[in-house]
Amino acid sequence: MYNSILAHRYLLQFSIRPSVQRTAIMDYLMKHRTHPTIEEIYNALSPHMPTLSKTTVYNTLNIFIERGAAQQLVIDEKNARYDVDTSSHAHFICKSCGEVQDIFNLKPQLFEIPKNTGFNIQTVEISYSGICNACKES
Amino acid sequence: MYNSILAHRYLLQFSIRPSVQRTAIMDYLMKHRTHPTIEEIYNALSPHMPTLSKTTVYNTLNIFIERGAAQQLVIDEKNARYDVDTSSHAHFICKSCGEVQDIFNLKPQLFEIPKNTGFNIQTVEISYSGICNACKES
DNA sequence: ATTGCTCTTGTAACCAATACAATTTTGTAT
DNA sequence: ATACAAAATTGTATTGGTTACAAGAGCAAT
Repeated sequence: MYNSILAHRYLLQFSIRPSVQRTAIMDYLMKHRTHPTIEEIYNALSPHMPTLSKTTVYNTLNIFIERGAAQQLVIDEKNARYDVDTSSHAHFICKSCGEVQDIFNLKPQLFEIPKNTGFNIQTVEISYSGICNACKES
Repeated sequence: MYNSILAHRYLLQFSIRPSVQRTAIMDYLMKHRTHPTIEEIYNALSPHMPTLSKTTVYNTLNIFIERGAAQQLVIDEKNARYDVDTSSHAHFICKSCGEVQDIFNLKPQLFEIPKNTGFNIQTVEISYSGICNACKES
C-alpha cells in the first residue's frame, strides 16, 4: 500500500521503533510537506487504518519531537503543526486561512544563534504572517 | 489607585475607548513586561476589580491586537501571551518553566521583511527556546 | 428622563490536548 | 513454538484555554 521504506529507515536513524502506526505517520509527514495538524494526519490515515487512535497520533508525534525526528511548529494559535524538515527554514502563516508554507533560501545568518544574550538558546523559529495570495484574490 | 494616565492616553492613540477595564488592563501590560497570559492578567486585576470577568480580559486583548495597541505572542504552546512592546525584538521561552523573556539588541536585519518570497508578509516573529538560567541551576 | 449604542458580565459550549487504565502487540528467552 | 515481560496502541474520560451568546449595566446625546 504505502512505500514506506524511507520512513522506516528514517525512524531507525532516530532510534524509534518502527511500528506500523509510527511508520505510516512518518510516511505521511514525509510525503505531505504541508505542516499538518494532528487532526489532518488522523483524518488522512484512519481510512486506511481503521483502528488507528488519535491518541496514538499524539503519542507518536511527541516521540518524534523528543527524538528530533520532527519539529513542532508554534505558529498557529489554533493547532500544533508538525514538520519533518528540521533544516533551517522559515514559515509563513496566512492569517485568513491558517495555511502554513515554507520559506527557503533566506540568509543563513537569520538562523544563527545570537551571541551574548544571556540565554541558553537551543532552537530558533522564524515566523512570518500575512494574507496568502489565494485569500487575497478572493 | 492606579496611575493609569499613560495607559489612558495610549488607548486613545489607537482609537480605543478607555473604559475602566481597558485602561486597567493596558496599565497592567505597560507595567508588567512579562508577556502575561490572560489568566495572569485576570488574577492580578480581579482582587482590585471584583466584578471583572475573564471574558472581558479576552475581549479587551482582542481589541488591543486588532487595533495594533499590543501584539499576541505565538510562542507558548499552552497559552497566548501578550506584549505591549510592538517594536522589533525577539523572545526566549524556557522549555522547562515556560517563562518568556525579551531579547533586545539583535541585528535589525533579522526583523526585516525578506524580499521576493512570493508572500505578502506583514509581521515577523523571532522566537528562541532553551532552558533558562533559573531552571538550569535547579 | 429616555433612547440607543457600547461595553461588560456570566454561563454554556467548544475543542485541542492530556491522563489513564485496559488491551494488544512485540521482542526475548526458554 | 511457547511463555513471559516490556512496549505500544487504544478508547474513554478529563482538563483547560478560548469562544459564543444573551442578558445586564454603563454611557452619551438628545
